[in-house]
Amino acid sequence: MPRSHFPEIRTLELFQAMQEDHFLSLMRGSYVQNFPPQIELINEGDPSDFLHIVVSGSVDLFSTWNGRETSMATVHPVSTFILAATIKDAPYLMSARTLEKSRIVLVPSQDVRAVFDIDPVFAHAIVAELAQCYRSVVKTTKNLKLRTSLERLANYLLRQQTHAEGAAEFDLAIEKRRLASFLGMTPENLSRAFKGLRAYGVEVEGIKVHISDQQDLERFAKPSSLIDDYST
Amino acid sequence: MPRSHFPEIRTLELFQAMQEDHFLSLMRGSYVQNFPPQIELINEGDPSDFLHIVVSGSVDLFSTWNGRETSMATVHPVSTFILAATIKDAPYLMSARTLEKSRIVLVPSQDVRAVFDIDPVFAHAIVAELAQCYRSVVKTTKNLKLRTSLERLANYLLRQQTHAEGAAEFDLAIEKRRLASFLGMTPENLSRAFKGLRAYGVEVEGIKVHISDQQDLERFAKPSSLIDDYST
DNA sequence: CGCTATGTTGATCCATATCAATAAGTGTGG
DNA sequence: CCACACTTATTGATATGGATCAACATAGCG
Repeated sequence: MPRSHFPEIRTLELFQAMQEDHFLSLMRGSYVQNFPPQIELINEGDPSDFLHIVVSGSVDLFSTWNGRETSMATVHPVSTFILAATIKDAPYLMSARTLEKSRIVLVPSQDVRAVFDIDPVFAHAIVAELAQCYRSVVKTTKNLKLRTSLERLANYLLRQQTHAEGAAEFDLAIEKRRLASFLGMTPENLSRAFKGLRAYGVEVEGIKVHISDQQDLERFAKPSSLIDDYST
Repeated sequence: MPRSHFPEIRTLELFQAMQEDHFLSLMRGSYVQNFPPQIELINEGDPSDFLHIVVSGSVDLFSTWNGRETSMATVHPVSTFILAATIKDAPYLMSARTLEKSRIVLVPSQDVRAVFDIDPVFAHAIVAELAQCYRSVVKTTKNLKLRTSLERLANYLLRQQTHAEGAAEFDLAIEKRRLASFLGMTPENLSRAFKGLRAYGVEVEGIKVHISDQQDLERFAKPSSLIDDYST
């Protein structure tokens, strides 16, 4: 793998503090690959041969059952995904596909496990990452079980707004079709939900979202750090 | 804490392989407490001062938002809970209450973190446990998003049956009220769902469940190792 | 520029929640 | 040990959130 990618990968919390020679030995067995959009990188159920790192582009994690499909998360650069399967040496629970032209680093799972066994600092980082991932999914579950789809959308928009440094107008980061799936609803229902939020000052035009009265939307959405905070 | 509890706690995968002196130093700061039923042990949002271990009885993990409440999981002996919050030193995401008279071991979170920092074997076990927890919640999310409530109930029953070594008749492990909440439905809807499963040979009488034709139920439920397996 | 995928809107259907009433347990104190 | 109170479970009637089906509009894209 070209050394040019090392610095940005090194900035990931997962790899930041570990010993240089261990990092290099991880990189030695890895390789970068460029994928066009809509390529399936992973099929759920497959053995977890590689830890994946998105260096550019974006990746959709999704799951299927009995002919149905749902979007579980979107991975943006620079982040890893399917760490848990790699560590447990267990089958992937989610499938992954590129959403756009993407560059992915593949680190052999056995190398990750090997370094994990000998580098306490790396092990420490893995624990932090896994705990983080765990808490994220718990929040997702709470979101699904405790809120209606309208409430989920409202809170999603507030989160996106925070992401956009609180701007009154911002662009949706993902296409509506997948946003609907991510929020656990149909595209038709999402369309109607957007309209339903007009009562709270939300205007949507294509991918442009305008929130005229954040306070008002918050009164409805009732965001909670125990559901909507992705950092803690 | 009385040494009499050490052996059973030691049998937990989390503590099994760690150094004896580290284990003892964890136990030194810990204490056991007996709680009556329906006592709130943890309130979500509180700082995570202790890692909890259920030694006897059982504990319900639940969450609330905007006046609504949902059961997230039931913890049976001997298991730990809220490990992720302990490790991250972050607020609890779930509340916990005893379901019956229960004996709980409380291990100060800072001790857990301290030993975790110096004992690579313990760190290893924590990673395994967290990865496991993460995968469990991912499965829960898939279950919620990809299945109807009737399908979730059918698969839940098949899982319970497996737990009962495949017996055609077994008892429900938790009360229906909380089962409904756990499965993401109302008690009324659960009652009707049980009836709906009669078409697939399921008979329920009080807490007794009888599955006359497992094959038939499986044809409907379509269990998947990527959703219903709690071991991998 | 036209094709194809995505998004919107309306009509309808279905799953699930809610409300209300009753029945069946369960536990407590006399 | 029973009677009472209280919680849990069931059943029916109804409301509603959300899905589905269908038609059309729109926007990317080759």
